[in-house]
Amino acid sequence: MAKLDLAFYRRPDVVAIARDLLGKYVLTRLGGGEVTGGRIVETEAYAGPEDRASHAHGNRRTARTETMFRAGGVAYVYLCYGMHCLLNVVTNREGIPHAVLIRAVEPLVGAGAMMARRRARRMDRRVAGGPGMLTEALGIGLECNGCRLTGAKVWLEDRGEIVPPRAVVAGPRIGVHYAGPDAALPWRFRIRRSPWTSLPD
DNA sequence: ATGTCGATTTGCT
DNA sequence: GCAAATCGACATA
Repeated sequence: MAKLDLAFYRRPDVVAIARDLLGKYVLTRLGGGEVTGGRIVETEAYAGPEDRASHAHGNRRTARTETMFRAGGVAYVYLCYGMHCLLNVVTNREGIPHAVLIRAVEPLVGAGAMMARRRARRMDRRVAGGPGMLTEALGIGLECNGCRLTGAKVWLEDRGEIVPPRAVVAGPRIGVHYAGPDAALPWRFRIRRSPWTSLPD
C-alpha cells in the first residue's frame, strides 16, 4: 500500500516510468469521500520537447501546458476534443515537460461508485478502459490539474504486484498520427491479454 | 462487427 | 478556420 513518492516521479526516463506504472494503482477520494480506483493496465509516454506528439513539443508553453513544466509528482489534466478530461502523471524535474498518460485502469476499489459515475450496468472495459472513461470513473475533472500526487485527492500506490517483462506489450501510441516519425515510437505499454485495456491484444 | 459522425475547448495559422 | 493524446450514438451488414 505504499504511496509512490517524489523520487519515483522525478526520474529522468519517462519511457521507463510509463512501463513501471503498469501494475501500480491509481486512487481518488473526490466528491463524496469514497475511495475509487484500480490497477493501471495501459499507459503512454510523452517526452516533451523532443516528442512531436507532445503538447509541449519544442518547449511550447501555454496556459494548458504549464503544468507539464512543473517538477514531477503532480497531475496534468487537460480537456481533449472539447469534452474529455485526460489524466497524465508529470515526471522529471522542474522545467522538463515530460508526462505519462494513464490510458486504462482495471476497476478494483469502489467499483460500484465507478460504475455509477459511468452509468454502467455491467462491469467491463467500458467503465475505465480508455483515457476519457477512466477520468470519469474516478471523478477526475480539470480542477485536478496541477494537484499533487502525494496528496489526499489523487494518488498512486505500489501494492507489491510484479509485472514481469514478458507480460508487457509495447506498441505505437493511439491518436497521434499527426506526429510524423514520432507516431511510430513504441511508447504505449499495456498488460498482455488484460481484458481491461482500451483495445484487445 | 464495422463504419461514420457529432460534441465542444484549446491552440495554431 | 481547422485539427485534436476521445467517446458514444446510430447506421448498415
